[in-house]
Amino acid sequence: MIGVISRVESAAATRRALLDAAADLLDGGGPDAVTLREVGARAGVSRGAPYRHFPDKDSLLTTVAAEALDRLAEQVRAVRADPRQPPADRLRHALSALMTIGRRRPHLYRLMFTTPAGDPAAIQAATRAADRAMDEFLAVVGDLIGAGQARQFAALLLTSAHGITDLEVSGHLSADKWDITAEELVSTLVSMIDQRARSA
Amino acid sequence: MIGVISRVESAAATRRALLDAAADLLDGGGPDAVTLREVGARAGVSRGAPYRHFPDKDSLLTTVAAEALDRLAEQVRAVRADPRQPPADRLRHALSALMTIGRRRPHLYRLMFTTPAGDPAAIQAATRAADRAMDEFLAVVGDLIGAGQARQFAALLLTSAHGITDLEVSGHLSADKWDITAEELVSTLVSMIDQRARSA
DNA sequence: CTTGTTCAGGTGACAATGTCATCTGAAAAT
DNA sequence: ATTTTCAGATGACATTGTCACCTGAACAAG
Repeated sequence: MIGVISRVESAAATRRALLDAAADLLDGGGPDAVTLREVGARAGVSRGAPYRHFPDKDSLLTTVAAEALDRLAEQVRAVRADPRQPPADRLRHALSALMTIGRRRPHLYRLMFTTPAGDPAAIQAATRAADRAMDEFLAVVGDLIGAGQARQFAALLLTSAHGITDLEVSGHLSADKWDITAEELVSTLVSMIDQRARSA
Repeated sequence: MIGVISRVESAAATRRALLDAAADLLDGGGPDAVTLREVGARAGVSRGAPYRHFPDKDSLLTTVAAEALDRLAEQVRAVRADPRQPPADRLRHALSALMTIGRRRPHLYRLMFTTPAGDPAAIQAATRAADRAMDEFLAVVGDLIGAGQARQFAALLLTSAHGITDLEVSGHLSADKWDITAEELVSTLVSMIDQRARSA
């Protein structure tokens, strides 16, 4: 029956609208710009309504982060499954997905890699999503250099890519000072690892 | 004359007390725990007094970050000037100074590498301090591999060390998942760079 | 020494915001 | 048909950043 929605469907739609509104406000002006009142207004409900779906503001934001980490994990999985690219390029693309989030949605990126706050359920969801994303990265690295030494090199690559992205996001990686782009840094690193793994 | 303080001396002392109080509160519970009222109380003044020294809360926090970046720059300078250590160890120690801040004062570390906010003067002070710290790192790398290629490798090292520290601070670098410590990561990276620079 | 000025600091006030207690109405279960 | 459940609305409150205004003492100019 088109147009007929049950109570749980309506609640789910509201929850979705709340998350989308929170993400929009976050993109617009950072965490301080995410106001529960404004989130409610944009979702078409009142100021107290968000509390029917999230215990508090931290939990709402942590859930936004968890969803973003889930999408990242999915992106990396898709990149890994693409047979048209050689393993080294797949790794570059996977890391590029991370950096693209940082460039396009800096506040969201920051949130994704902050210590999750809020109620235990939200924290656990975010932690699990982060673990899944990292596992996908680990698999991509494993495809390149073998599962044996993958852990160590994956840790190196992930932390490096994150550092590059985070410093660029915060403006501390000005191109005129270092005359090197984030892509060049990652590419250099991937090459170094590829070479070292081969010679080891 | 002991005990006799002028007006400007008193004002300077208050400003210092405000910055110290803000840093303490930051360490205790993050940026949200830094309340201008509590900052004033701990500094022995009232709620509105901070506005005689800082235009707004953001400027106060940005000044705290600027001072921390200044101390970091000084630490790296000291490490570089120590003739007892070989260049590679000096580099390891310099990067270790960064990671130690992250471990001991995670909230301060986060603040140091966030986009500075507040009035232009505070932002400029923080930016200059960050530049100075990075220049010191650059010099340490230059001592190891020569000023020629130092820029590229310094960028690689700094971003990596920051990523390692930041992920560890935020809890996303759990040891049981990666079975590798931050020190091992940095050490591996320094060795790789050292080797690559030598062979280039 | 007197007088006017500067300025750190104090206080009242206000708006924004997170959060809770309470109420309501309709959907779902009985 | 009656009861229960629950998303949502609303009033209220404490906290907090910020501003306007006031005060008193240190300092300078005469």
